[in-house]
Amino acid sequence: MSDRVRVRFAPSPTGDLHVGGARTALYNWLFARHHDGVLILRIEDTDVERSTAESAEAIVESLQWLGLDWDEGPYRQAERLAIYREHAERLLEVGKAYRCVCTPGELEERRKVALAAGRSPRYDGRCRDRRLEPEKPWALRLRVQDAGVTIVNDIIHGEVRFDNAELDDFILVRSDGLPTYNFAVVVDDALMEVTHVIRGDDHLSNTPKQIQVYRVLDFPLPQFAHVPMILGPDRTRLSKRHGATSVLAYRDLGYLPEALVNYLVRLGWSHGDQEIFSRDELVRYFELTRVGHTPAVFDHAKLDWLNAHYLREALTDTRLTPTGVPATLTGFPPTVVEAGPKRLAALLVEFWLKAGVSKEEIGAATVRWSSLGSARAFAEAVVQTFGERSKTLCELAQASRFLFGGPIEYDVRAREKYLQPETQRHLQEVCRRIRNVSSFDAATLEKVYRDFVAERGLKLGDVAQPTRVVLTGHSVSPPLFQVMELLGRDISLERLEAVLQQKND
RNA sequence: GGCCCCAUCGUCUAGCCCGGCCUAGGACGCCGCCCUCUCAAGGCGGAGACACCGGUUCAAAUCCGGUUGGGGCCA
Repeated sequence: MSDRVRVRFAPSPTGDLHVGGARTALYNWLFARHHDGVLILRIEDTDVERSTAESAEAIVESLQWLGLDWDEGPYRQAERLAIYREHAERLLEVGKAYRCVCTPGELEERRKVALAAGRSPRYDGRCRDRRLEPEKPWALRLRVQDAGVTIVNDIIHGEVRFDNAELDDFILVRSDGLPTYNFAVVVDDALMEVTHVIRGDDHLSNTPKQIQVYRVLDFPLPQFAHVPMILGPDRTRLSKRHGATSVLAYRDLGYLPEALVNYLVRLGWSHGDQEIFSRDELVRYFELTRVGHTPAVFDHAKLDWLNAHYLREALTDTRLTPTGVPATLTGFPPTVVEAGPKRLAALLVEFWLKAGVSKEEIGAATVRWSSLGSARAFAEAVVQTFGERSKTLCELAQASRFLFGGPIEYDVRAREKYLQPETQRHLQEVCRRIRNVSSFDAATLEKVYRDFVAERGLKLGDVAQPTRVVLTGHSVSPPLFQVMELLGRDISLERLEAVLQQKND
């Protein structure tokens, strides 16, 4: 057996992959790649009640979107039941485990009684030495070593000691024949020759039990690394109550995978003062000993900052030609087949559609902008002027909605503030001048405006702001002349004239 | 209830293992100024933390004990 690093990510398919699980997957992936090891994906679906195929698919989709590829699997525990049975029988034969015929109801009852009497609610071991034959439904229990201590040597937490007296004879196989988590996980990790078990520290308390299973099965112990949990703002375990938690939800909100990855990796891990990491750097720098022991609160504001950063970076990304470059060469997740503004443009079209902009509207806006343009090219132009001021693609799609025809919503306060009678005459004149400019592009328009304000001794803002409000509905937008170019001559004039018309009435 | 984990600015963290270089550093967010057609971005500046108590030591954010608080597992 080689000493190559082998790690696994073993999610339960009981819901979408949430950010905590994603971070665990990421740490496993980084550890594997850093050590040139193997990452195994294993779906822990023995809980038939709660596991669904859709969840398993969503997990795979999430990992792919994040760009976390695996080398083996996905294995499914539901397909490995014969293997667990085989090892269970082995333990039964040698007397390391025994049949227990206590029913869940009885156990629950005794647990309550024990609790009421102030005793700890452990299994009392009444079937331990009965050598029962399998005539009644039975569960398989481990005959635990109850003297001494079990030491978990954790890479992140150091030595953690558990008194074996605290352990009871826990169940390995339920009466329905399904293995429990603590049994299946050990059999799988051992058989798959996992060298490092990297998982959430909610599993730390289960580890001494699992170590007993390793011992009794005569399997070598892996190394353990229990990473602290991710909490919500109220410092309880992050859950749906705290808003979006699933990876796919962040994708649909317009976050880039590299932003989420960068955010997640820094939640608990650090490399000096560095905040922004490329994928290569992550693989190069990552080490488990640099993972902290403190649970971390998920902070949307910082994720937003990172996303805005990566959005801006994508705008100026000239590392590659846009299409057909193998993702492995780009440092992007494999799902990213285009780089730079073209990539964002393709995404933006999807977000427009989702925001309720029709294909026809996009087509019409494209034609107004340039008779030769394609929707993609138009979207790319929009990305260029809106991208650097958006936190997410969703926000970008929303902020650029006024580019499409039809009535726009006017911010009442902006209108009041900037559309006063004296500005009206300015707008009228500006309107006249831009109607016949030879080319309706940003540079030409800016010159028209600057000449005009120079003549009248005005400041550019005196006329730019009113124009902005008329064209966009708000006092805030990307640079006005770029906006006008995107809007095109017809719509620009249409909106200006409509407002001037109203004021005259 | 028992056991386990954790504890530095609001948040993520550096520093802690190997005490002095810490007047506790960086980042997000927040506030102010500059730049500027608005907004962003960028630049500059600001407010902001070693949970508490005790011990060890010439010296403790750093080592030890306890308390409190939070999280997790048993369920």
